[in-house]
Amino acid sequence: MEETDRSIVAALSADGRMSYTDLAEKVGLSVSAVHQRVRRLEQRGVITGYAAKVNFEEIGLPLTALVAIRPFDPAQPDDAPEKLAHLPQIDSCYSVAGEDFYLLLVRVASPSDLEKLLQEIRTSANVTTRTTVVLSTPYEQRPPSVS
Amino acid sequence: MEETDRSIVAALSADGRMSYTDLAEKVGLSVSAVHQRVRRLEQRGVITGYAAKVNFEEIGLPLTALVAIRPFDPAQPDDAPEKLAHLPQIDSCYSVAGEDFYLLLVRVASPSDLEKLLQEIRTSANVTTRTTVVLSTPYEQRPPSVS
DNA sequence: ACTGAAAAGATCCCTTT
DNA sequence: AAAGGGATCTTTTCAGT
Repeated sequence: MEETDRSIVAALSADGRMSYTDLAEKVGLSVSAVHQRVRRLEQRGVITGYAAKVNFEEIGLPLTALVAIRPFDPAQPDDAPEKLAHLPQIDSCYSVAGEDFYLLLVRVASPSDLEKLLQEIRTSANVTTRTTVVLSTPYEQRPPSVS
Repeated sequence: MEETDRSIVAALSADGRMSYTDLAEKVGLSVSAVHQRVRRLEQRGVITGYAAKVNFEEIGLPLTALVAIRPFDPAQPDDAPEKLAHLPQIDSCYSVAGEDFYLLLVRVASPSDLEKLLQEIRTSANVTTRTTVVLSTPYEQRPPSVS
């Protein structure tokens, strides 16, 4: 990827609602040129969407946890991500190297909701779980270093 | 938090660039009422910002890893997050319960960049590291279930 | 690919209910 | 708290380079 596109991606990663006017000034192009480039970045799948960043404590999801999962029966077909996709408490699903198969980042309202979620995860995907509770989040989802 | 604010947060989590016109229609309020509510959500720190979602492979950061860290000397003051904040490869930092002290989500261009980053993490914060490489990401940063 | 300009649309502030 | 109105700014498209 090229220099101007990189600075566009960097700027929109830091402020996803920045206007094309401001973006144009920032990257040193006309508004219509920047607009065209952003559209291309979206079409090429470099920019896949835009999201508000929220304070999860404030929206009633103060408990974050990392759930490592392993199939109960390693001989079974492994389609845990699809089987778990319907659970809205799951923020992210990573397929990982190492002893575990997947790592899930989950957000819930309370320990008892975490307990229910873990049961749902185990029965939905026929897996065992090992859960690490997040105590605090010094920082999260920082804009990438697109340099 | 109240019903209308919740649907505003849900809508902007799913599409952070949605116009106030569309948002107003979605939540059944006038444009000015929605605008006022969004500003209040921002001021109260419920919405903390907006970000473009990017395809990290496309922007030259195809390697994601989870790095568990522990102080080399547990008697030393523990300020690893601040000591590591300057490293732009670190996307997120979670303080966790369990054997490890912090979990970092990092994104780099290559295995050799991961190696360099791990060295920097160890020397910057005087910690040991245990790294789990992400092989693929079935899904990530899904909008929260604000219901 | 970029620019400039013009029309359409959105934002933002202020007043009223 | 919400709605309406209107000035201002932004988005979007298009002709020209």
